[in-house]
Amino acid sequence: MFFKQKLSSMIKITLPDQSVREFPKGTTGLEIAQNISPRLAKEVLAITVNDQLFDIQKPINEDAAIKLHKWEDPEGKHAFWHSSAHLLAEALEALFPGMKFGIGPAIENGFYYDVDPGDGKVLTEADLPKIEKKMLELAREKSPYLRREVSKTEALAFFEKKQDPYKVELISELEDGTISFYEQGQFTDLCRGPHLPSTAPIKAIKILSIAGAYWRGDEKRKQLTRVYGITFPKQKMLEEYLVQLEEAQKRDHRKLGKELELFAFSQRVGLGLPLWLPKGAKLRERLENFLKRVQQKHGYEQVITPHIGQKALYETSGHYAKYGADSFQPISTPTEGEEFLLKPMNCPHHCEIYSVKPRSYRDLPIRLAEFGTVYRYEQSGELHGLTRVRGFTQDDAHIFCRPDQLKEEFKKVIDIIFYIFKALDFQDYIAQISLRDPKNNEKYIGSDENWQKAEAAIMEACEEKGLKTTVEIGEAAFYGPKLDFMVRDAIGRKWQLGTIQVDYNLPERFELEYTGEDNQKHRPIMIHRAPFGSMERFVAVLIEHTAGKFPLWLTPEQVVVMPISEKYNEYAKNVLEFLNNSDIRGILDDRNEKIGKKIRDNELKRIPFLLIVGEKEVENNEVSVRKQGHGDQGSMTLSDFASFIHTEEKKLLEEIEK
RNA sequence: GCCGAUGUAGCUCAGUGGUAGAGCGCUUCCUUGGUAAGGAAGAGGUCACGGGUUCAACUCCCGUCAUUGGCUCCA
Repeated sequence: MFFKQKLSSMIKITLPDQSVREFPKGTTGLEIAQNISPRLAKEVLAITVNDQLFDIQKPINEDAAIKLHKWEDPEGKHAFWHSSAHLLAEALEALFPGMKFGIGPAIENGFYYDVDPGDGKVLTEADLPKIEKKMLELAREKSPYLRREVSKTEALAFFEKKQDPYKVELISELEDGTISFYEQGQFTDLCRGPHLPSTAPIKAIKILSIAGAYWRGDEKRKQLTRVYGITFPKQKMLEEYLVQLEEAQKRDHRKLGKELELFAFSQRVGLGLPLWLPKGAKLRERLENFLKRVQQKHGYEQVITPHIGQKALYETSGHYAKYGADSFQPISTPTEGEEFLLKPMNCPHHCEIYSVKPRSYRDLPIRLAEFGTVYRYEQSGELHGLTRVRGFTQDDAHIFCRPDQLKEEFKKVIDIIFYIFKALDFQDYIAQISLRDPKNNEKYIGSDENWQKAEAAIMEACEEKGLKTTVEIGEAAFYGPKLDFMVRDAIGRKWQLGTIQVDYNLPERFELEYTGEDNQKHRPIMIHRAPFGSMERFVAVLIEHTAGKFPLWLTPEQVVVMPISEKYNEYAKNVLEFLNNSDIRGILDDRNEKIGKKIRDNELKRIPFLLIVGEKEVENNEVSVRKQGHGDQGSMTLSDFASFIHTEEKKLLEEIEK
């Protein structure tokens, strides 16, 4: 009898390695950790019980599969930072009584809290050190985070008394019986958890920045103050993080673009209208040629269309109705009533190219490519270096195909993007499928049937390509779903580069047709695609990804030619001219230019080869070659050197193609 | 567009209610002869722009513009 009772008070805990241990009913994650090792107990921050994340102090009452999370796990960091957000709120409440609190989650790197300092009051950057200090002070009190289940009525009463409209709004949307409070020190917050057992592990704190943020992300609602911060269990980790941040900022394309003299902006020309400097233009030209070659291989044909089009063109496409009010406004002409728009996209022009003549099913697919410069009136606050501008060049192409060709064509585009990303060493990208939000139908044009077909085509193609994707609902373009390739910049911001979009709608609006095998008229399907996205954004991200290590064939300059004395200037100039003719870009250090220091300190440091010329070389018609970081490569003739470089480039490309 | 910050020499930045400074770069000269250099001198600024306060504003206040961290947006 006694034995039986004892059994029922024990539970079976399955660990990630599938081993099973028995513990008394009501055991907590912390106790399990202690049982495994004291060291683990010290480091454990959160626990997953049967796929649900909890505090490590939550009693477990049934058999369960668990995983203990330390700092190294995202779940551990999450609990750590979420707890830190509460600590931030506690500090803010202590420093600024009457402050109201919105939402304060953990994010990818740290956490934030949206707060309302009250009418007429503002938080400024000058307050940040104070907040940090207070948080540290509070953390050292090692207050426990205490969880408490509360009824909806009780929860509402608590925050109504506190006169916090934000929390009241949040609670009113929650279901009774699912509401919990967490309390640490003097601060109580509405929260689902999980949290750390106490503030003790929070040892290093940095409040990074403050910014405005609309309540619940709605532009029409009140703007709160968002305080961003990050915390670590060790001071050293914080220091390392800050150094890493600093390093990242050095790679910022806006900084490098200036230093490398790639692009510039002019107030007189206008906001968000980049000026490509000679070196930048060269780099861009190389990328364009590279892509053109790839596209030619894949059966694309180049076209060229004008920068403006009649307003009616965009009324046909639907773009005017959707974006007209927020775009560069129509250009009028001396003719009454005549209006043109700067083209915000190339698709309508390409549709018109499709319609210049009758098309047969045998002609399809037709792939029209254009480096088309488009103009979009982005909100002024949105402009950002080269990544978000008002005038940019898309590496655009539109594929018009039959339904039976759609999937194949879509997959071929994925291949091109894979190839390009590989060639340029973009390994960390996210492939995101953007679908429409079925609850928000008025945002989109076209029939349900077409949307379903288009969405299915994208998902199938990705699956068949074995592409790992994330799916975002409501992120589709207004005329069709899309697959985007997102890459992070130096500071960790995500940018959309490559994009592929399936479109049943524009062909309908432009009444595009082809004659089928059955001698009947059919409607082609359109694929919009841009592997780079835009030259501007792509170059920006490329600069940041390859800072200091440009692939040879993308370097603005590849060699420095350096005569050992003025006597050899003439020869050095000839060397340079020869190299320029063989598509190797170089510069001359004719000693008076004193570029030595420049080479050491800044942009020229990235030049891979130094060619030294003197008596011996002139005599033998050679150059003495030094490779950055690899010392002397010996002397060789000019043509040998040229082919040496070209071989290196080719090797690089071949490696990539494999 | 909204909230916050910033705007001083080509670049990076210091500075004070009494009409401006550093380092790098630039120009000139010197030195240097197998090398990713050294020295000297010099030139560069309506202190973003427009108002106001003041005997006096780069400095304080207001506005505008631009840049910037976020939010919203992104065909």
